[in-house]
Amino acid sequence: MTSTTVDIKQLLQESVAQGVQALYDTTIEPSSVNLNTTRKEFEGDYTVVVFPFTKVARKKPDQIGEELGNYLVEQVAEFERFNVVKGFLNIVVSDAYWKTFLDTITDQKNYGIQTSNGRKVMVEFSSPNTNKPLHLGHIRNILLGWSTSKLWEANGFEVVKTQIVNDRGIAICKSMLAWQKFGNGATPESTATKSDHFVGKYYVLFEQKFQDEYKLWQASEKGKAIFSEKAKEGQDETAFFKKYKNQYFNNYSALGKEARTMLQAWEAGEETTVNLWKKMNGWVYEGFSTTYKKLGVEFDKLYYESDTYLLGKDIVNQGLEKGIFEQEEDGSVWADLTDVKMDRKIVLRSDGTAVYMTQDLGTAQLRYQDFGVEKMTYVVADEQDYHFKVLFELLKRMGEPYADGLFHLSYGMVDLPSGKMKSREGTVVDADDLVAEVIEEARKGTAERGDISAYTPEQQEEIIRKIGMAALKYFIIKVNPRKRMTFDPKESVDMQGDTGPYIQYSYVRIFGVGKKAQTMGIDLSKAANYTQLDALERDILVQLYNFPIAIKEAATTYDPSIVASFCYNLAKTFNKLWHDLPILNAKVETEQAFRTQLASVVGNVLKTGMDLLGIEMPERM
RNA sequence: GGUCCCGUAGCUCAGCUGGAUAGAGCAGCUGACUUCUAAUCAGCAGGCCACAGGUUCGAAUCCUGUCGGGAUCACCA
Repeated sequence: MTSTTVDIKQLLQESVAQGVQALYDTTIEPSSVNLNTTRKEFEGDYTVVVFPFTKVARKKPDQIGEELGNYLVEQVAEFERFNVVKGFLNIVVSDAYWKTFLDTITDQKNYGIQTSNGRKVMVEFSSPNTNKPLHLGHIRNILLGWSTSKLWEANGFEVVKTQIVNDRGIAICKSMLAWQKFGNGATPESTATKSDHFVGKYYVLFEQKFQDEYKLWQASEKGKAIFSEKAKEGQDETAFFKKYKNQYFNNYSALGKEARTMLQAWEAGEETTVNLWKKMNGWVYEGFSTTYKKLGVEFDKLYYESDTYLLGKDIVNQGLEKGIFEQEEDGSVWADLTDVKMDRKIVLRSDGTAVYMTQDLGTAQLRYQDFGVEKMTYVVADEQDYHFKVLFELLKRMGEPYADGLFHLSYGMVDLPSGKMKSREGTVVDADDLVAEVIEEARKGTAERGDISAYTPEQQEEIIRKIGMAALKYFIIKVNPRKRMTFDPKESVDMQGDTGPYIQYSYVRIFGVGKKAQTMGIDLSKAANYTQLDALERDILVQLYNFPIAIKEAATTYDPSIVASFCYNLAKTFNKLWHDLPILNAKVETEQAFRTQLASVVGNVLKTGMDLLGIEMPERM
C-alpha cells in the first residue's frame, strides 16, 4: 500500500479486533477478522462477518453487529456509518478517506507496481521443437509465461525470461532428411514461404513418405508375418499397425534407418550433417522470431538442447555418492521415489547416456550458476506434471539451494470445438494464421464501429493490430491456466462483452475525456471540495484499492487470469459510471473535476493491468 | 490398475484460504444514441453448482465415496 494513506482493510481488521477486546474482553488476531466487499444491494464498502464472535460475546449476531458498528464509528474517523443486515455488519468508509486515497494514487504513475526488491527469478516458457512452426498451444504457453514474468516484475523481482530450444533429436532429423531427399535445393526464398513453415512442410512430407513406406510394408510378407505373430486375439490390422508404428520405425523402416543414421552423424559432429542442421534451424529461428515479434514477446537468454543434452551426469554421480541414486548391475542409474508415492525413475541409461531427466537436472544447475536465481518457473503443459514432480523432488534431495523455489506452471491443453488438435489430422491451429485472422476481424470491426479516420494509414493499421491482438490474447489469458480450455475461433475474435477490445474501449473513452479536459482547462484541484461520493464512484475506488492486491495474488498463484478479470470488472464499472453519470458534462465544478481525476486513474490502472497481460492499449478506436 | 487434474446456465468461463438471494459474457427476446465514442448501458429469460454422504450456526467452496471427462505411469522428449 502507499505510505501516505493507511491500509483501510488492515485498519478495519485491527479496529474490529480492538472492538472485540473492548466489548467482549476477548483477544483475537486482526488477520482472522473475516472481511468481504459489501454486496451491491446494501450500503457499504466492506462487510464484517460477525458470526464467529457469537461464542465469545454470547449474544445474537445482529446485536453484536450493532455494538461493533457503534464502536467502530465512534472510535475510528475513517469509518463513517454502518448498517446491520442478518448478522452482517456493513461499514461505510468516509469520503475523506477515499479522496485522500485517490489523490495518493493519482500521483503514482506506476500505481500497483512495486519497486525493485533486488531478488531474481527465472521463467521458462515457449520452448518449442525446431521442426515445425508455432501453434495455438504455444500461444497459450507464451502468453502465460510472458504475463507471469511481468507479474513477478511488478512485484519487485528481476525476471530472467528464458526458453530451452529443442533443436536436436530425431524430429529435426526427419525434416532435414526429407529436405535432403525431396527438396531439390528449394529454400524459403525460392518458394516464398515463411521459413519455419518451410521446414515444417518437410517434417510433414517425411511423415507422408514414411506412411507410404509403412503401408507397403504392411502388405508385404514380412508385415503379414509380424501381424500374425504379434497381434493380440481379435485385434484388427489397422489397430495393430497403429500401435506398432514406433517399432516399425526403429526396426524395419528404411527412412527410419536413414533418420537415425543422420542423428548419429549429428552426434558425431559430422560436418555436412551439422551444416544442414544449422541451415534448417536457422530458417526455423528466423520464422520464430517474427512470430514472437507479432506476439510482442522477447527472451533474455536462450538455452539450446544441443548444448545441454549431455549435462547432468555430474549431478547423477554426486547423487550416487550421496546415496540418493542407486546403480543397477547393467550400469543404469535410478532414483527410488516410491516412499513419496512416485515410481522408480531412470536418470542415466545403461550405456551411460543422459535421458530427459538428466538434462533437466543439469540445465537447472547451469541456470543457477549463470544467474543465481532463487526461483525457477517452468511453463509447460500439464501432460508433464509427473516429470516435474520427479524433477523437483530430485533437486530437493540433492539439496540444491533453489529447490524450494521451483514451480511448474502447469496449464491445460487447448481444445477446439471439434475436439483435440491433432497434427496428423491437420487440425492444428497455426500461430501465424491465427494472428492474421484476428487482425482481419479487427479490421472489419473497425470499419463497422470504429472512428479512426483522423489517423494516417500506418497509425490505423497499428490500432487495428492492437485491437486484434487484444481480442486473441485476452480470450486465452482470461482462463485459469490449470483448466483445459476450448478455443472457439469464432468467439476468439469477439469484440463485445468480456473481451480485450471491451477493456480497450473503456480506456479509449477515458483517454478522450482526458484530452478534452485539457483543452477545456479543467482545474483538477477543485476535486478537493467534492462531497457525497456516488455509490458507483465508491465501487470504483474500492476496486482501485484492490489493484495491488490482485497483482500480488496473480503472481504468487501464477494466475494471470486474476488480473484479466480485475481489468474487466473495473472497465465494466467504469462503463456503467460513464452511462449513468456525467463527467465533463457535470454541472458542478467539483463533480466534474473529481470524476475527471477518477477516470484518469482508472485509465492508468487499466493500462498497467493490461500491460501485465501483454496487451497494448490504443488511444482511439 | 496406481497417481494427478477437471465437472457451475444451451455455449465459454468467474466465484473455491467456508458467509447474505450462486455471477459474467456469448447466443435468444425487449428497451436506450440532437448529450463526454452505442466495440456501450439497462431489462427479460435461463441453475438439484455431476451424484451421495459427512463436518459446521452456515458448504459451489472443506473431508470421504461414486459416476463422467482428461493426463500420466518408456533405458522417448
